Amino acid sequence: MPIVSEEHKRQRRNHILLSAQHCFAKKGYHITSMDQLVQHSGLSRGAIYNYFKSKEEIYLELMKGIVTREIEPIESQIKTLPTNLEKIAYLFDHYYQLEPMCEEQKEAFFVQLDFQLSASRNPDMMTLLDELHKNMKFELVKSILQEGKEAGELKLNIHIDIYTHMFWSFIDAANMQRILFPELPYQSIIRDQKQSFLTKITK
Amino acid sequence: MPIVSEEHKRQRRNHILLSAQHCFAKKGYHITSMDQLVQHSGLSRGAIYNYFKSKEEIYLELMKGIVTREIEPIESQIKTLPTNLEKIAYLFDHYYQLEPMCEEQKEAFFVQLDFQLSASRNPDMMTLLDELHKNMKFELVKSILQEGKEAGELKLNIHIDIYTHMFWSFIDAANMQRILFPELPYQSIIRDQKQSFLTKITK
Amino acid sequence: MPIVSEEHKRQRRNHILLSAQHCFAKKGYHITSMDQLVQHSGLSRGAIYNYFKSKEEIYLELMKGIVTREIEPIESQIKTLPTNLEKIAYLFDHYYQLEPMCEEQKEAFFVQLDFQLSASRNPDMMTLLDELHKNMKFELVKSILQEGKEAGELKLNIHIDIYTHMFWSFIDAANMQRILFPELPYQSIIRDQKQSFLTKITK
Amino acid sequence: MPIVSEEHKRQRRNHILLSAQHCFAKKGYHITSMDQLVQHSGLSRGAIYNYFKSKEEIYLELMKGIVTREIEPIESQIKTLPTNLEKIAYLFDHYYQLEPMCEEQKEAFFVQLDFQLSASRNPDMMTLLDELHKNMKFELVKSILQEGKEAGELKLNIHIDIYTHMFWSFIDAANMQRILFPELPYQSIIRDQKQSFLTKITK
DNA sequence: CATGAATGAGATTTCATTCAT
DNA sequence: TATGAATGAAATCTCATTCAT
Repeated sequence: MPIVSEEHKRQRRNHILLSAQHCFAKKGYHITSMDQLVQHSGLSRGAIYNYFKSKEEIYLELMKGIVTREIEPIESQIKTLPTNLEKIAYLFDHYYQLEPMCEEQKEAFFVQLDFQLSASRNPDMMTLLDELHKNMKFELVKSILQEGKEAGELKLNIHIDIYTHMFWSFIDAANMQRILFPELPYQSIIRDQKQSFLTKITK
Repeated sequence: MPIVSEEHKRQRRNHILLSAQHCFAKKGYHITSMDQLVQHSGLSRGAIYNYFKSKEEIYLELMKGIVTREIEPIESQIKTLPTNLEKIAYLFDHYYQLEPMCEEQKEAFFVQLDFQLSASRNPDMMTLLDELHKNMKFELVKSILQEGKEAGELKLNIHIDIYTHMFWSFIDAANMQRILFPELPYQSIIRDQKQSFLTKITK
Repeated sequence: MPIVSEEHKRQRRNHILLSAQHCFAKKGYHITSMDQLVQHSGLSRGAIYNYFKSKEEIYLELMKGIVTREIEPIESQIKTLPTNLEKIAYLFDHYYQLEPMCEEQKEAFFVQLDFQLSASRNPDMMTLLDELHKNMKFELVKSILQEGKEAGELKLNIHIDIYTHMFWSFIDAANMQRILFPELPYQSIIRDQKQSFLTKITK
Repeated sequence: MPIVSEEHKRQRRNHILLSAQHCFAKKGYHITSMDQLVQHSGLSRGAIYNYFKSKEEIYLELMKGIVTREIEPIESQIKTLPTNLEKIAYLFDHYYQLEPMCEEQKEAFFVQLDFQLSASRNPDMMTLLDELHKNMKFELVKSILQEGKEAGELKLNIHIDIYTHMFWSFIDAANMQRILFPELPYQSIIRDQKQSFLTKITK
């Protein structure tokens, strides 16, 4: 029974988090009420509180999951690539070729954006955001640039931290624009960005 | 009497909007309660409702004001510049040299970011945001690029709409990063962006 | 306007506290819901929260008021009595002659009893209870015994703290019994207690 | 099998009741949640509901047990004493020499106090309380006084009901004070009470 | 116009109890 | 019997807005 139960619990948690992702993306964290979440998830009020102790906890867990699910497949893809330059190129392609974004990805980006703003006013959230970014997103790019430098593929005088932030700055901005003004053709802008970034860091 | 009264009304409205800018920037629109606004403005609940019919109206009016106050001084500066290339360069410098941003500007950016997200879920807000951006921000850059093309300063094959969005995409991304990660040194990134943008559009 | 308003506010607070006294006495603090209080007071939910910031605050304020209203008239009566022995006798008579207790007094005793039990599990309440008892009830009797000793009316070897507690112990027990078993004839028991107490302390 | 099962059931019930005594004493009946009871007992929610049909039933059964366990050993001790005066004296000593009270006794008193207050607002509980007191506590003392009178040990003109209540009134008051103000030295007060009570009833 | 007390819908959370397994 | 996930009524509290003064 514990095995069935544990698996069941994991599924329920995920179901709730997915519902939350949908609701928070559609309406925003603050506007989404627990009752809306209850309604959308098809569970009862109490059931949700059996899995998460507050609305905020759902938000935090959701964020963790989103970043993890965003980064993990990238990480495993990147391991298969021979050079660090190709890895960086893959990263651009991965994000830029998300066009057309599927609904689930749009939702995930929305929630991230929403969370970033909320976090800037809430220390608890900021702590989590820092951790997630530092440990997952930033670390990913940073280590590629580092290894690229060490392997002699990249210029030695580039400042790794700055270029790491630069990379994510491009990605975030592009995603934000895509979400806010979905009708615009970003493909051409994006190709430029990739070229210019790669040129700058390559020997 | 009507003249004094009108002036008084204008001042009161501005005072409320400034309070709102401060509160919304610090805590976000949804988290800021009318009571906090009342407290910060020093007015009474009723007084505020005499000038604005709802919290949302304050938000909308605030946004209009912020964008107007952001763009108008730029527009008048730009009129004094002889070439369209210089105008674009000035725009980059204007935004990028805001370092260090004064509190009021930070607040204004925060409110804009917050508003953009809210707007993406609220048709009324989206309508206003579109108007403001289309009529003010986008139009500003678009007309410079247009005139630059016509004057033979800029390449003829650039797609104006795309480059206009590209410009604002840079600015927004930079501002977002500055707000969310204020400790990072963006000056060097930004200089690059300006150079690369100007290079691309110049003949 | 402030004067009218202040008086009005005082009246509303008192009205809420009286409602609370009634409800808490009838059902107990934990069982009485805010909505019952709202219903009984005839006000709205929000109105009550304009005057008190939580249900617990109402409880604490109510207790303060009850003890104050219980002790103040006694204190002013006692000032008019010439000897300390008469003062103590008056105290017994005051409590014992409350028969038949009026509804308001019964309610007040109930709330006190209820509060004492709640307080024994809640540090905040215990602090208040201690203060109220130490500063009002205990101090009242203690100072009479003290002065009686100094004036030579009472035995010199009685332990004041113990006799003070003994006094209140009688009163509390009698009130509890009267509330819980109202049909019993306590007058005769009580007369005994008074006599025996007075005999013990008198020279 | 049924015999083992019956014994097992009895043990489970007792285990639950003991847990309840502990929890109700520590936090009070209303504040203690079923989950706390579940946690403390180490059983499951369902298990508890197999033995008791509601939280209130646990409370009622607990009270019955407490009073029974309090009175039964006294009754058997009293049977061994030759005179009714000694029996009454024993009763005083039994309660007053509970100093220092063991944790289990403190808990039991707390629950009784808590129950008395709850009962005063709940007819079901009041019925039980009346039964328990009338049939066990009051009857115990009453019959001693009755027999003492008949045996010629005690004064003939004492009113048995009143003195019975007087006795329990002392005990309850002392216990209440001991629970609420545990640091106070009641031994001396108590010795007085015993003496004065015995004197009054003895020929 | 200004005030701020009042409103009450609605938000989050708790918890006694049930019931499928 | 035993389990504990699920239920949903109900509790506390908030807050945008109104309106009598």
